[in-house]
Amino acid sequence: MARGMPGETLLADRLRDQLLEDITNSQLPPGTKLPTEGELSKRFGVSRATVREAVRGLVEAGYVTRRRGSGSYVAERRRMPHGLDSTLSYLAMIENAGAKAGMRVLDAVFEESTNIDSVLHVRPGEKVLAVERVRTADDQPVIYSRDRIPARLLRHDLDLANLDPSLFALLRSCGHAADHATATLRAVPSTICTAKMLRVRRGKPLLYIEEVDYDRDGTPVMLSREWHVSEAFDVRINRRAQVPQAPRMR
Amino acid sequence: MARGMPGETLLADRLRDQLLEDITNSQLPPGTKLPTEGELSKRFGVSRATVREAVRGLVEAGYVTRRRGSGSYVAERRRMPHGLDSTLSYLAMIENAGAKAGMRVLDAVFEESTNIDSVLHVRPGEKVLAVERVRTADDQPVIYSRDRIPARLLRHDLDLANLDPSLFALLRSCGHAADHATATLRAVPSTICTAKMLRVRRGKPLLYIEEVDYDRDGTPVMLSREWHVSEAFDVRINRRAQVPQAPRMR
DNA sequence: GAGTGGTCTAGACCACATG
DNA sequence: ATGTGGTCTAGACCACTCT
Repeated sequence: MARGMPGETLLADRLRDQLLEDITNSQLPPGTKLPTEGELSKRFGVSRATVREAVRGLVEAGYVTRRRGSGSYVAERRRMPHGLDSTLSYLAMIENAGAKAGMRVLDAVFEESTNIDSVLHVRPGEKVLAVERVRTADDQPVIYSRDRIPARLLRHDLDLANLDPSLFALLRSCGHAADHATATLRAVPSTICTAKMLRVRRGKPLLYIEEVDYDRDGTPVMLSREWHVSEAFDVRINRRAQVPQAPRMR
Repeated sequence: MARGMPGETLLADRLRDQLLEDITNSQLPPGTKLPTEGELSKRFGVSRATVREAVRGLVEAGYVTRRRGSGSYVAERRRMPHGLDSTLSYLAMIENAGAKAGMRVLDAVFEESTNIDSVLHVRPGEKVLAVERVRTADDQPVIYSRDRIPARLLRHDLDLANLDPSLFALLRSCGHAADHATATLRAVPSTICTAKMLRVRRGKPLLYIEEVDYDRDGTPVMLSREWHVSEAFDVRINRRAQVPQAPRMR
């Protein structure tokens, strides 16, 4: 019915959430056949295109599988939820693992940019916000991180003493919400510094993640370097197969 | 024009490839405004919905950015091509890094399943194909891997001596092409075995990747365990921001 | 106000799955 | 033969950007 869009969300999004709720909360064991697209279209009073968009979201999230000529079904196994491709928050990631998440800010200062900041497109001498933190799971240090944000992206009246615990929230409030990122992963031995911060033996393998976050316009907004204690929790990612040369669409 | 589809590809896919070719091969520097959707629709004789689907593919691949109310533009920076989320082939990954890629099959046998195969949904006693390989870059070992595929998914006349170098190609030829995967990453010290295979000092940090590949129906088709020498090349991934709770669609 | 992308509709034909 | 998802069309209104 409603065409352009009420103030709230997309029609397809609301329908997707509705269907997801029906699948999870209610019952519907894996393998259950869902109503046909035509049926849903009629029942919810939306076009079939909208139904398809809603179901597509569930398929991409791994809740539903579609079989051409047959129907749509509740997926057998839900894919892992918290992966590098789906969340930008370690807080939720740690809590999901069943641990008490904590964070300590060791340092937060404005300083001159160095050459590691080149990916942030800062000019020499430009200031960056440098934040040094340790995340804990059940009070055990699990991630030591150094984040850098170009000062020009931030408000000038920023209170370093009462820094927003989420740098993503900080960026969002400044109109530079993180939209996507590229991360590089490597296994490295812990150094004197990282071993002390994470309370591990020196030389112990750490998962090192170097990540650059971009806003919607493709402007690099943050450089994060993180050292993870691998025993603490696993980093998960989801891959998709590709079409040769040009990338897939669906 | 053509409605249902000739034998070949999707209309939107062909249009996407066409546009991509125009962007890359021809000229069009970053920031260039693309024709409007209506314009493209008219020029190629397809509906605007199809144009949107085509451009959507380019946006997802990072070639194009769309600005509501303004237009579509050639993206500033192409995102990294070879990442865990975009390719399932290490061969191309190594070659892209500018090295000569090689591979040695150490072992390929059918054996009884063990409890590590539980993610593959094999019953106790069922056979699995176990392949042990080493990948090299410029003749230096860089990845040691152990892959396992349920035997029931494969042809029975499989020639283990002349195994297809690509297990993905093998799976595809058996009607179980890998469609998506979940991978877990960890930093681990090299063991006696992995240190020998990769010719590194024992205890040296390795990037350990445990991956389960699924076909389009969600059937797990392969379990891969890989140990990467981190100096060799970096593993890159691309992340996307998420909508709280229910996953994004677009 | 004109133009553009974002969303939605109603209806159509096709290819595949199932009985 | 029938039903289902997969693709496509033509046209509409909306929200936003730009001038």
